[in-house]
Amino acid sequence: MSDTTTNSPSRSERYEELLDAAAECFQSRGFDATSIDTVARHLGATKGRVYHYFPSKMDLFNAVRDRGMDIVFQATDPGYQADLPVLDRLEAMARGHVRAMLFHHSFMLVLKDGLLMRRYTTTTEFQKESLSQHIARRDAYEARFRELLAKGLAEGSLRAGPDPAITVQTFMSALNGPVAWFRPRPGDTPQKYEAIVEEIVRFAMQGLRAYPS
Amino acid sequence: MSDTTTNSPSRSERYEELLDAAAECFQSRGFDATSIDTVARHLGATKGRVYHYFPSKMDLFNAVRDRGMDIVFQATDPGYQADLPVLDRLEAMARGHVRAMLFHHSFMLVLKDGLLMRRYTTTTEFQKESLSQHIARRDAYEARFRELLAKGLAEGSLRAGPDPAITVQTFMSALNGPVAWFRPRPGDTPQKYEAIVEEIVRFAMQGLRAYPS
DNA sequence: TATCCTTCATACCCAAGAGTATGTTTCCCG
DNA sequence: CGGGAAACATACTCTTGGGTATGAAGGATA
Repeated sequence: MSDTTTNSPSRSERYEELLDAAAECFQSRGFDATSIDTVARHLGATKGRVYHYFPSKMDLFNAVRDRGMDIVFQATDPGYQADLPVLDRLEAMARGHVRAMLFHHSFMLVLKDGLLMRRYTTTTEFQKESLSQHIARRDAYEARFRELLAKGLAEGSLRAGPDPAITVQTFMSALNGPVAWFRPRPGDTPQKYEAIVEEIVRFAMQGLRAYPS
Repeated sequence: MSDTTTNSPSRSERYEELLDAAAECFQSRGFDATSIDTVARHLGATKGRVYHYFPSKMDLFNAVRDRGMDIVFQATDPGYQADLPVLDRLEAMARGHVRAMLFHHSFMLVLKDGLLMRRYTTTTEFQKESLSQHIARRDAYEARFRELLAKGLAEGSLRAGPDPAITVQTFMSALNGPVAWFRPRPGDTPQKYEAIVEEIVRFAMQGLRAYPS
């Protein structure tokens, strides 16, 4: 107890601090406009601290992006694994996905940026590997939604156009909406968040459901 | 007829060439990663040409962004002005919006980038003015959708959650979907485009429609 | 034909920022 | 308590790219 703080933070805590700060900066200013000094200043530190944990700016960004992917996977996995009717599983996944969009907004914005393929100057071999792995994970994630939609189509409980891939994309676009228009505000209540979640999920599920025309 | 071309291009034609090239570059690499030299090289020219038409990179970007806004307004205006039931007007607007997303994909991507508020280093007074005007136009654009939704709610033909603003946002997110996942391909046919349009519009309208639960 | 003016190309300047090299402090371990 | 490694801070290098200053070529006009 040499410091004013209770105890010195562990390495992994420091790592998390850095990830959070980086997510915040990348989210608000974008990749290029965010300098390493910006991230460091966000922590009251300097470049040395950042480069002590990450070999390059690109690797830092990739770490944030990968963390974002972890989050959506974990948020939707219970729904996907659930032993329920297809339609309920899909709705649970949708709900988890939208919740992640709201509660981990910074990481989700970075995740979206990472998927929108600009800035593909993968210099290192490690980065190239990291990228292709990320693409694979994104495909696997979308495949879960496609799988459930296909099951629902087979059952007759769901409906899609001639090309179900487009339907899934549109479905997920609706779920991803908050990334574009939502900003967390100081006075936000959990109730407000849940109201947003429910409305988006309702909209998206209704777009998918089979109705007598 | 001194050249191989029929005649020397007019000033406005040159301007359009520049806008198109800039839209293409900004779309594929993003704002920061696109250098003025990149845009120039895209035209087989050098910086001199670009700076002859635009005072700065930011102004060039803004011009592309504003053009994008022009496009969506023109694409949806007939539907908005039409003398039809609210639901049909909204569907016509949606159809025009999605068509714009596909047929002017580059400009639409830049438009979305411009709305996602990064890079707000508006140095010039002119740029600050340009930005606030653009925000106003975006608000006016979204207001048209909100207006028709409100009319539909009053009629009972449409349905929304407790906060209709969220419903509109989700509706438009679905329409904007192609910005994220669509890439024009060499072999694309108009039929393919129309199929995408119809499916997205169907999905989005169904999410909005009032159904007996 | 002399002279602008337009329309660019070339050459240059300069700041910002990604890395790097090297201190410096603190903590741990023997 | 001494030595080393972790965890940074400081001070530098060097490239990239926005912007500018200037030149050059072609057309229009008098």
